[in-house]
Amino acid sequence: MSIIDRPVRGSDSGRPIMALLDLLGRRWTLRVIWELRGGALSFRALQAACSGMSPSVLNQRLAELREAQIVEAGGDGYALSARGRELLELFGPLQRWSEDWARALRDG
Amino acid sequence: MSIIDRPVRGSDSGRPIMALLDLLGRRWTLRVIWELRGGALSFRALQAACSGMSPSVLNQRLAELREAQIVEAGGDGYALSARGRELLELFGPLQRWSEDWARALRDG
DNA sequence: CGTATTGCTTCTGAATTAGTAGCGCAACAT
DNA sequence: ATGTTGCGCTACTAATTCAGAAGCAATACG
Repeated sequence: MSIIDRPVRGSDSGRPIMALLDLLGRRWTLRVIWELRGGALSFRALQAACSGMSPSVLNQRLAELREAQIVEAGGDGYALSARGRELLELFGPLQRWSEDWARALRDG
Repeated sequence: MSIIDRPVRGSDSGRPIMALLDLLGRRWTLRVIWELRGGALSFRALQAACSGMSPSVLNQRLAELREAQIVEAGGDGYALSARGRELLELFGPLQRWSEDWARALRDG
């Protein structure tokens, strides 16, 4: 039974986008993907990059992301899979958007 | 003091992308934005769209998203702001991606 | 008046996350 | 062989967050 088949928190289930939004809507998940943008990181490096996130939660997130085949573990630590990199690319424009957003919020 | 200035959970702060990832990485936030893709929804309609999400949490998310000027309240309920719609567009390709992803997870 | 709907608050218990300590393992040095 | 170091990860408790139900105040309608 894969991660997208089982009833997903807050989702009427079945629809992949719901499973995805549920997966990504867990604390640190987006951040972990983001921190892997530059390549593989070890468990502890990843933990440090996420400013000291709890190892228990990190481990849990990594398990979820690995099951979802977005992240994979290799000899050099954890890295985005090919699919994970695709996903990250979709988030790429977020950075530019967030800068405009921040400017607008500051200016009023 | 705006939402992007104050120290943000799990972020070394200051960088807008971190504030954004933190904001979006709260339960239901992505989902709420997603459910508003088709236009304004009333509080209770939004709650129903999110399959019965707690009104307390919905209210909290709406407050956060309104402060972030991603969502705005009008006579016809809650809707994405112009900026919010921009953000949603960035997530658009997610749907297609999620379908490929679901297929891949099912097939192996 | 009575009823209905809406936005939202309040409350309690459940689930999730935070934070710290430390285990078992491997590589390397003494 | 005996530290020492760093690694991935687990175990545990405390704090925070969320779920779920009930219901209030406001508005609208008959």
